[in-house]
Amino acid sequence: MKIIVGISGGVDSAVAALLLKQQGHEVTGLFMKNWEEDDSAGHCGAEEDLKMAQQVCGHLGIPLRTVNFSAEYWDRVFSYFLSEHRAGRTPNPDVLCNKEIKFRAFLEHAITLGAERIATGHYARVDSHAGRFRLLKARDANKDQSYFLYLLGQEALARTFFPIGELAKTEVRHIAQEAGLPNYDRHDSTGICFIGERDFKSFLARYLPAQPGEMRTLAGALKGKHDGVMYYTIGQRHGLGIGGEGEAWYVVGKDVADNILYVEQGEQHPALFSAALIAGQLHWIGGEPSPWPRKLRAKTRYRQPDQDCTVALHDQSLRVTFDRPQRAITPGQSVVFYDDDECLGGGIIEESVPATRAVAARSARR
RNA sequence: UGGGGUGUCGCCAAGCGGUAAGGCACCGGAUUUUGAUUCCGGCAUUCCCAGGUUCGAAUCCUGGCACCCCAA
Repeated sequence: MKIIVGISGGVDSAVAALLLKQQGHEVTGLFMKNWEEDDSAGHCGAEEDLKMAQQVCGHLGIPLRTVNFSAEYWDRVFSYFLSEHRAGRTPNPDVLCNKEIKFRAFLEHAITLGAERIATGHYARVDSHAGRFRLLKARDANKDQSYFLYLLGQEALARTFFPIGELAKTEVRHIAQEAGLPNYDRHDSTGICFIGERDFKSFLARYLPAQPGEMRTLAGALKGKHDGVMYYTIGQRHGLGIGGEGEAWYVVGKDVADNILYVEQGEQHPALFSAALIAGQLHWIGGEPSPWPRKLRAKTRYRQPDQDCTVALHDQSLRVTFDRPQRAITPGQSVVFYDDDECLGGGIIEESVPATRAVAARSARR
């Protein structure tokens, strides 16, 4: 079968390509450059990645092509990323990147190149069940990346392989080392996909200028100044600069209209916890579950253990009520639902429902 | 210039003659394909200043300086 593998320069995609080749497929590597460096940060990350991708493909004896989706990335991912931050929410650019770039632009491009399937180095699995494709968690629970893939649809899953989804990370590295892959020891990449690890605040500040304002407690006490509510996210501790007595301070809320950042003291402060959330922009991988309401398990952030919850549908949005209050539920982030190992889909968090009356009262005033 | 109190890291704060705890903040690292969280490490040769006593002082004495409170 003719398969095009997204080669990033990391071990995971390299091993994915290796495995497919060993299975006898006709494998071609495709390197994407989706972000034009616009600063003098010094770490020409994309260039190093490309070099490594070339070395990997050379070692595997497969051709490597490159493609540039910078325009698509900017239009379909980054502009949304900025507008969400501007609105005071905390978007997850990578779930959109997967939907719009890796499993749309990339997939379409691969098909025009003659591929029957694409493959990536994601830690996730796909299977076919009752006439539908299901997205499953990776076998390595610690590396599972299905959270980032919840916006994929049947069309994408039907044409995708995740060759390392059955493997543990340690096995992947071992296979890479045995095969003599030059990047077997390369550190895992982090940060926004294609953009990389950045000093987040200064990176955002290049696109969204500072808007200084006040930091206050929910009771109204002035605690200091902030540089702009869009630079902070719910549950954040660092960067507030609040010294003095007692425990650390955390962001518990934002008032975009009045440009106030709400802070409270203590990792377990009640204002940090939510009993429920409202989510919109729903997407179901294998069709909408029914009937509602139903018990499910959910993650409100990557790598969080699944949380038991009851989900009800109202019009176009979901109300997700958790068995146990959840910390730092953040508008703009994704809530992703699971039935055991199956990733069902999810949505974008629109608001959190406070776990305490005091906080609820303040919210109601807004 | 009556009386009382306080001056220890950017902030809070232990110490009360034996050779500067801790927390917050900050910085660095680990974890992490978002943003966070979390974890680990670093962070005052010096205690408002100047003298003095002592083997030895942030801790005692003297004199300054600064701030706070109560009276006027």
